[in-house]
Amino acid sequence: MAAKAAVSRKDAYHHGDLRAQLIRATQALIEERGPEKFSVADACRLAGVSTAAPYRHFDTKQDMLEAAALDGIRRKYQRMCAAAAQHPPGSMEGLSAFGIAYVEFAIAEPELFRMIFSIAGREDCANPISDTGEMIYAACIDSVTRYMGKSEPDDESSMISLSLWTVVHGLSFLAIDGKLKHPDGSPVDFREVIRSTGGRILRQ
Amino acid sequence: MAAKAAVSRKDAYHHGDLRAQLIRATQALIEERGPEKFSVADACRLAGVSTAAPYRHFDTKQDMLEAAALDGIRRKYQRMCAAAAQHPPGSMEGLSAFGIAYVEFAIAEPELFRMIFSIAGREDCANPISDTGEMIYAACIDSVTRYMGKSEPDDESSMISLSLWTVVHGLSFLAIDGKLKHPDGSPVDFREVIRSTGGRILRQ
DNA sequence: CGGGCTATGTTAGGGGCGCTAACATCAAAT
DNA sequence: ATTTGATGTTAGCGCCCCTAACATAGCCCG
Repeated sequence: MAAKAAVSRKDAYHHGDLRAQLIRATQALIEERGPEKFSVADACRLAGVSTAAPYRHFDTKQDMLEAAALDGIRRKYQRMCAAAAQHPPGSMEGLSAFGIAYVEFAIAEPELFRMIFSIAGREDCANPISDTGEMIYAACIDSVTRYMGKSEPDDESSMISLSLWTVVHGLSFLAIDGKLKHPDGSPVDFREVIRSTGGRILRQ
Repeated sequence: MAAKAAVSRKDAYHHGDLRAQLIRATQALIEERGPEKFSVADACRLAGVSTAAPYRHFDTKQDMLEAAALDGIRRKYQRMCAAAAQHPPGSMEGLSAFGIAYVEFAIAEPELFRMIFSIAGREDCANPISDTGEMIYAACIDSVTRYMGKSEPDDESSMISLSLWTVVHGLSFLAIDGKLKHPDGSPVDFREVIRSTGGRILRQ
């Protein structure tokens, strides 16, 4: 019993932290079969609960998917920050690491990555997913501004941030769609593309 | 009766060209409510047929969605070629028009655009959607090669094509996700971004 | 220590949807 | 004219989303 108690917030109740467990189940099933094939009932079977249990934690199936997407983009943000933090702030290496972590997340969890943007793009008004996206973009602008030796973001640094963001975002989709190949079929190293294209954009 | 006969292949049977009509209904519904909310039954109601009718033309709901996506990417390809054809082959203007038509399609039919790449990326083996995608990419490589005054594509022209494709693809997603904004909130003109970024990449 | 209170789980069931089987109808071929 | 095959219909099975009604476990307060 001591082993179970070690898990911070688990076993708090009947079952444990079912909400978090259902989010993990949702992410696993989406990655395995795609979001179209996802069913709440499948997630319940994976978590070992009845098919009505999720409705104590989520209003609808769509709500469950959005919670999974929110958890995903937050994990992505954390990983990007952790990667950038291993380099000096405002350095070229830090910016590259930031972008590389972006594409790496897309490659690691492609279906979740796609769903994050489907939801964020479709939602009419502000939502937590878009908010986290804004935080990522703000961190990018901040790094670019520092790199350029400025104290405050201006039009130039934000346009450069947009260009970098475009490249990284486009690379992510090309990577998960299997289109990152040389004409002979050999794979393109996206890290190299980010470093070289990023460098060209920054010192334009 | 003469008026109905004017429609080329319609009214050929009981109902008309139900397959094409269902594809249009599918696209309309996807754009309206998102692919998650799409149901075959809704498409049937929109087309005015029973809920069993689609299964004479499509094996499954997924098959119907894929047919809608295939129709979409083919229309996209046609529009891109038509736009590029208004300029000299291998010209900067032609290449810009090609890319601009790409983003314009994404903006006009964002849900379909997203679905095209979800399907193309998820499918294990070759499929007609990926094939059409390859045709678009091949046309890009061809234009770049001509622009550079070469007779055959080589590593340089295909790497530049990949960069251009990355930018256009990334811009499309940023546009439909509502992220193409200046820091003050005013919209960014994606045509200008394509022309300037494209120019910088081409004459690097 | 004991009795509500609330949070979280269960079972049962309504309504909708994907898909199939069996039958109907129309156009074309013989 | 009859047959044939393509394309439509109705009826129905099974699964799924979600809700209602009930059960149980920890928490607060005497």
